[in-house]
Amino acid sequence: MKIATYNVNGVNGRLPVLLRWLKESAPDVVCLQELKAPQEKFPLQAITDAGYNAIWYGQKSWNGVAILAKGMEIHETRRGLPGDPEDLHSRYIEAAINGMVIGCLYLPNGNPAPGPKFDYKLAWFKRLTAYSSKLLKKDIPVILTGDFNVIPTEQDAKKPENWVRDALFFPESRDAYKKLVAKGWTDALRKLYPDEKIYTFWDYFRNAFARDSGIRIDHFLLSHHFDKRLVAGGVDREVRSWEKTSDHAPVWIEVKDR
DNA sequence: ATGCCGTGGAAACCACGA
Repeated sequence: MKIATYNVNGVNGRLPVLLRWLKESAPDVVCLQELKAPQEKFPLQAITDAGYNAIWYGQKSWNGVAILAKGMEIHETRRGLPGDPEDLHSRYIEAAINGMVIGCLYLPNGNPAPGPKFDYKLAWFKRLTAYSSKLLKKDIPVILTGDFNVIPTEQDAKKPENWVRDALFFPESRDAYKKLVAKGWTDALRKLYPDEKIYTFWDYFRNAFARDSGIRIDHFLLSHHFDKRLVAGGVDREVRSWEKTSDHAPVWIEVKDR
C-alpha cells in the first residue's frame, strides 16, 4: 500500500497539478495540507472522479487538511488536535483505513521566532507529543504524516546556515521533533536513506529548486508495527518542476499489507 | 536574503507562508 503526503498550498488553485499527480503516482492513501479552502469549497467532485474517497477539515484562507483513499473506506477517528479547546486552526485530521490509523497534520510554522507564533508552534508540538503517546498505547499500526515544519538536522537542508534564525530550525523546534520521535516513532524516510540528502520543500524564489536549495520538513512517523513492513519511500521531485506547482513536493512510502 | 514568489480574500492591498 502506497501512502503519500502533499502540502498543496491551496487545493483549488492546485487542482490540475494534484489530479495529474494522483493519476501518475496512484497513491492508495493521500494526506493533504494547506487546503486554504473553507469546508464547503473542497473540490470533492474532482477528487471523487479521480477515484478517491475523502474526508477533510477546511478553514477559510489558511490551513486545512484532508485524507483521501482510493477504493477504501475512511473511518474518521478525530478532527482537531486535543489539548486546547481555543485552538480553532484546521491542522489535524485522522482516520482508520485498511487496518491502520493515519494522522494527517500541518504543524504551525512558528515564524517570526521568538514570538507568539513560535510559542503556539511549541505548544502545538507538546500537544502532539502527548497525544502521540496515547496513540502508541493503543498498540495498533499508526502513521503520523504531514508538514511538520521542522528541519530535523543539518543533514536535512542544503544550506543549514541559512535557517539558523528560522523557527523551522530553531533548537527548540528540533528538540521538540526529537522528543516526539523518541516516544517510539520511526522517521521512515531517514530509516530508508540514512545518509542521503532528502528535500521536500524548495522556496518559490531565489530559483531555489533549480539550485536544489531545499529542506526536508514533510515527514512520515511510523509505529513499531511497521518495522518490517516498510519496503520503499521517496519524494516525487519532478512534481516540483511542473507549472503552477506547490513549493512542496509529494512524499510517499510503501508498506506491506500485514 | 529583510518574503525576491505565490495563494486566498478582500479590496484594487493585505496576511500569511518557510
